[in-house]
Amino acid sequence: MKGHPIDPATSKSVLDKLLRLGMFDTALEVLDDLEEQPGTTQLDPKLYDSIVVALAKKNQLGLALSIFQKLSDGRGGGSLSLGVPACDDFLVALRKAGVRDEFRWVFERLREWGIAFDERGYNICIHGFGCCFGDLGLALKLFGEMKERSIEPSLCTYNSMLRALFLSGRPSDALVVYEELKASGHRPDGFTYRTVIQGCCRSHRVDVAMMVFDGMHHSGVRPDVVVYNSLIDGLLKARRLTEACGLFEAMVRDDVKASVCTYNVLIDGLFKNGRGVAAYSLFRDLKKKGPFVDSLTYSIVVVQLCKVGYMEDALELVEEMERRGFVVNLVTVTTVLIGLHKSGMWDCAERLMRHFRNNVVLPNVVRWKTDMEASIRAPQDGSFPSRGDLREVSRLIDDDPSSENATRAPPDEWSSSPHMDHLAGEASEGRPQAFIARRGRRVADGGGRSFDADMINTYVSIFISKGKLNVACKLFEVFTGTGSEAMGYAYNALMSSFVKQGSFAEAWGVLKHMGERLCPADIATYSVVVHGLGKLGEVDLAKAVVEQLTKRGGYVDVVMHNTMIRALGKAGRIEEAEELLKEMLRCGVNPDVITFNALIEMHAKVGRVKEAYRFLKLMLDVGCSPNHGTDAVMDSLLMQIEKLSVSIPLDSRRVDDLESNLNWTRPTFNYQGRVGVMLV
DNA sequence: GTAGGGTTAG
Repeated sequence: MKGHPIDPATSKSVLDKLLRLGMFDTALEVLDDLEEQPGTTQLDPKLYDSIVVALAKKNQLGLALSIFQKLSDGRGGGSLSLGVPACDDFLVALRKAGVRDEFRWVFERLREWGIAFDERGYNICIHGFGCCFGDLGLALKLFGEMKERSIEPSLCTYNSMLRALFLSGRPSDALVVYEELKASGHRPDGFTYRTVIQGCCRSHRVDVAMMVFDGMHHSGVRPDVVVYNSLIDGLLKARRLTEACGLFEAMVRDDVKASVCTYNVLIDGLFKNGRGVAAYSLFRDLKKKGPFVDSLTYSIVVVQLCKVGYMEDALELVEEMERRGFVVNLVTVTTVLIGLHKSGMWDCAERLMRHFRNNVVLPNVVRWKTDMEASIRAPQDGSFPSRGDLREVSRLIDDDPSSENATRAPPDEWSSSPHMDHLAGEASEGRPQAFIARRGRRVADGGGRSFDADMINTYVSIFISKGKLNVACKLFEVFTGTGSEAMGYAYNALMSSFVKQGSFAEAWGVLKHMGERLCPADIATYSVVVHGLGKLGEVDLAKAVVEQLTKRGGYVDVVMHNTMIRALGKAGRIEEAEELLKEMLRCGVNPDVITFNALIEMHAKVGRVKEAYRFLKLMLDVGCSPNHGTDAVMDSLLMQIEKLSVSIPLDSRRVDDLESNLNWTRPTFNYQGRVGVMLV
């Protein structure tokens, strides 16, 4: 290449072609030659645009970044060549590649250089920071800046902001913005509806989601399969099986084709609503039909089998998975390993591991195991877990960064959403979020950079399940040092182990650590904190945490309600527990067998046999199957009945009153298929 | 496919 100067006039076309051919290195050599050619003081700025964009679009982000770096080093602010549209495309490519640090770095350089974004540019950044990289503060700030610069936000801007609010666990704010948006004359489109419906379902506002869904019908925007899936899943998670099945039927009537995901949602939901037989037979039929199952379907069923201790069947299914070429991922492996350990079948772990011979998992498992054992043997520095105390919980309660209760902005007739403007007005970037509405980040499939974090999660879980908490802690310490991300799950696993052991201080240490170092606490973490407080008898504090969570727009799920109800019962505060039950029903959260057991038990314990009996009757009337816990609770109830020699049944008016508020339903999902033999 | 999309398992 050297010594053969290329005419700068044709350079662009030559470079274009080289890039299109995928000859990136050659293209960059040509660029070097061009730059070194005597007489060339400055190449056409557009040349750099096309190179950076072409490289970015071909996923050569490293090369694109290096050119960008060169521009920033060599030419500096004033003579920067990159044009605004190219910047936008470059940012989009970085966002799609999911490289947060690089995205932010480029964004910051562009700002330093005084590049002024247009509406498209703002939208890209708002979406990137708000929806993909978890910086709601910056997204809000950019939104405010648009207004300052008289750039009118479009529906697209609002859609991104809505999503960002939902993802940051601020559904109440999002819903205010949504209402204002509608009133301002914007017509919500498919993006808007999906964002709001998903956000509502995820924050367990299923009723709101259904209302929005109705609105969608009226406005003539056709719901797609994703909207249906989200709604069906939301209903099933709220234990509203009948409505979920009804919606599935409506979907079929509307000619929206069910996807594999729809079936996965249904299978999982049927299992979780006590319809194991229907779920299993649906699974078997789908398998026979062909392309209606994927590895996640298998995983869902395997997880359920493990939960009820059908380890032999779970193992067989994993083997079938392997045979059929479905990837057995770490979620499945971890669940099975933990299940085996719980059932005292730890020896079978070897059998499981044999099946990963051709899988990406095994070599990595082995490698990491060796590395980890070495790390654990090495002397440790730093201390973990740090001890916390209850004052810090109080601090958590006092520190309310959310503006859920903030006063509304005065009406502004020019604005589509005064509330949005208000939020933007008090934005501060990089502020840690209270919690996120999603679970801790889920492990990705094997391979790539994220793999180490996955392995930590797996191993921490396994060690915990083997009761080797100290090893799990060491592991945790070692790997926080390496700066791995995506460890929310490991955190929660560690937390709940501590709490189960009664080591609340340690759990609190983990939570603190988590807030400082990695991802924000999620709902599960709060759940663990509440559990811990309840166990310590700190009922009022636990109550305060739950209230705080509600205020921040967090959803108090059935588990947390149960925890609170049990804690109140244990403290003998029965009236408050019943009050909470009513509150639960008001929020559309259905009590489950755990709730009922707790209610029966607390009454039986203090000799309130009639009340205990009522709850037992209600539970059965409503179609909630008793479990071994109920059995134990009934023993103590019977003892009390004999001791007090009271006669039952009794007047059950109060119970009827409650029953009308329950969403429990008899089975209606009459799936016509062969009935499986398991999980009756 | 002009900027906005993502449901399901521990």
